[in-house]
Amino acid sequence: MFFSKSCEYGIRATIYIAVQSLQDKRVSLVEISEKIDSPKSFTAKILQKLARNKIIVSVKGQTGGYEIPKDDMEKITLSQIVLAIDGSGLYSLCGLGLKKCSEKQPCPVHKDFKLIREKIRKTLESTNLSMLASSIDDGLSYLKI
Amino acid sequence: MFFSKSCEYGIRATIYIAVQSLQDKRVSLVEISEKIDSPKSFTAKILQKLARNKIIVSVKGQTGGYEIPKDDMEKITLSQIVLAIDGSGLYSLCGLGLKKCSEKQPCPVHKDFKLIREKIRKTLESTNLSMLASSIDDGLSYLKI
DNA sequence: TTTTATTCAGACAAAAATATCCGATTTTTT
DNA sequence: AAAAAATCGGATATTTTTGTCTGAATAAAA
Repeated sequence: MFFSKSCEYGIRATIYIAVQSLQDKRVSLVEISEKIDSPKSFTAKILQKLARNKIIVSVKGQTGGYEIPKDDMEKITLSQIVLAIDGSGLYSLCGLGLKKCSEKQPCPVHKDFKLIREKIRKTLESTNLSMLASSIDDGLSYLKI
Repeated sequence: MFFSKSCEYGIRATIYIAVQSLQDKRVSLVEISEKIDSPKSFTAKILQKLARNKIIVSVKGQTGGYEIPKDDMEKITLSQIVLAIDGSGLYSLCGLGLKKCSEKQPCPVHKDFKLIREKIRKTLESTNLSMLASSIDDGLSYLKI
């Protein structure tokens, strides 16, 4: 819809890791994919991408897994996660798929979609991991099913 | 992004047909796909779906093609086109892909995305074909490339 | 030092979305 | 009546997205 399946999994995984990291728990791929109900191997690829983008930290070896430093949570925004996985299309592409759509040569829905995209951008940029993780800790929101 | 490729083609095709219908011109599949720069046979499928949904009128035979009665243009909204092709997912599905996301059990981005979806819904429902077609007639917007 | 539990990387597979082809049907024109 | 130009519908093909498998690398535990 707004995000690819990969991105949905990526966001859910990141939030889950954040919640656990707040309690100093490092989590494994198996645990993550069970808790957020996502395909294990596919999720592995996404976590790798998030790690390469410095959004999560991966640790190899027997007690390894994934974690997020608490100090980073304020800085990591939803926007950064989306950009890492889906790229910037949501912010820039024409709603009707026109390559040359622009202010000078706008498509028929250009103005309206610009407003919508701006609203999405503001939302994603102003939502950080702390907010997302604490809303779950507080029982105000959920990640399951 | 917001819409599938099919839907983008469908919207562009509908607008093009509307513009031509305003000048009492019935247009063929070949002309449409050339003018909106879309794959011919694929576009044919989409036009069939739009015709079945009474958004456009298809006429068979040698002088056949597609048209939209002028009187319908005020009533046909962007929303109807999107619903006919992509369904209602844009209005209803959880931003994070959670099946059970709801007011009672919201995902961490539920509130924000509800606002965004409402904005999109309002935009699509308040934009009709007359508006889209006339913006092109007036040279205020474009469909090419 | 060996075993175990983990991530990593690349190849592979399945499903969904996008795109093409072709024969049948329809209707106008010749 | 035949030919021409169009849509329709179903089968097929291609591409992209989603998902799986397997062996190597890593690091802690036994």
